[in-house]
Amino acid sequence: MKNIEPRIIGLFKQGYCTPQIARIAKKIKEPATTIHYNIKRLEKEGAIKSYKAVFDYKKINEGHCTYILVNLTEENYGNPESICKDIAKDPKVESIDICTGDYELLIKLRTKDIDEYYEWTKHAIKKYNFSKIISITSLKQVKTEFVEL
Amino acid sequence: MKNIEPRIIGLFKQGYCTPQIARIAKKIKEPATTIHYNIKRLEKEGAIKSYKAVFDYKKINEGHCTYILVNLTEENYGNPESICKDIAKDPKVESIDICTGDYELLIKLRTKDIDEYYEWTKHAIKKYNFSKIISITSLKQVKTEFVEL
DNA sequence: ATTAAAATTGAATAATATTCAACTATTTAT
DNA sequence: ATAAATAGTTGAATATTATTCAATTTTAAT
Repeated sequence: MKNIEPRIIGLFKQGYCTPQIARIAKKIKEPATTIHYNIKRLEKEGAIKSYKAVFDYKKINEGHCTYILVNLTEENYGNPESICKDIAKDPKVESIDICTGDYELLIKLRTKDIDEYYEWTKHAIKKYNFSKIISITSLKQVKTEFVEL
Repeated sequence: MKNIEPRIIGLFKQGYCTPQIARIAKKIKEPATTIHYNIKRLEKEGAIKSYKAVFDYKKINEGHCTYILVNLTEENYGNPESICKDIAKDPKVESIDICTGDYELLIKLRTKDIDEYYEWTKHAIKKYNFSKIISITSLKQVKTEFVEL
């Protein structure tokens, strides 16, 4: 057994997929070449960032999902972007936004379980010197990434 | 001009993409047939829900992104799932979770601009009889759907 | 109306996924 | 421990599908 699954999953999270032109052509009843032309234009414009897979995260051992609201400390408050880019590199982070309201950042985190979540927060508070965090844990995901579950 | 773009974008939001087996094979240096076998198994297990595109949402006129925390009223409080499934059908809703904490739902909404957002909230409060909502607007998206922007 | 640029399309080709059958490794039952 | 059954890997052949290309049509600008 080569244990290829985790490597495939890793690649699929961000990309390594491609449009199904023939299927789209059939669906909207237009020639495949027209679809192809339009898609390539969207790609060149930068409107399409990536083609990727959406998972049933429970089944790939990332069943615990938490939204984390973050208060930064002074040293990052005026320039949240560089810290965000670093946090974004973490493969457990699905999304990160700089936001309005009482908290500066909103992070969507996917972990195996609550223990892994707890370890992540401890590590992140220390590394990024967050002054406060609020966690909102998902009890049930009804839709993610525009895909109904 | 056939205005094919919006139809393609609609299809891509939820699917109509497929794995690039040859590219994965090259990347992880395993035979394409092995990759194929493993992917098909993941699909059969239901671990993979869909293959889809990720957009630069500003470029497809969905540049306004808001996280909405919702308090339900009594009639839905004990059974939030059915109302969630209905909200999930809305193509502007990227994600919806039933959550812990002071608010029962967390909705991630993508609209063209703040006006469309405001219309959506008015409509939703009325239709679903939300007792209260809190909006957290994204000022800058650094990562979405596991894709760095 | 004339020109230039952008978009559409069918036919030909290139690239890729998929099937199949043989083989290997792993697990289960006796 | 051994046999049998199941699950996983793989190369070669085939079937699909994306891509290229050149011709045509549509749209936009002057």
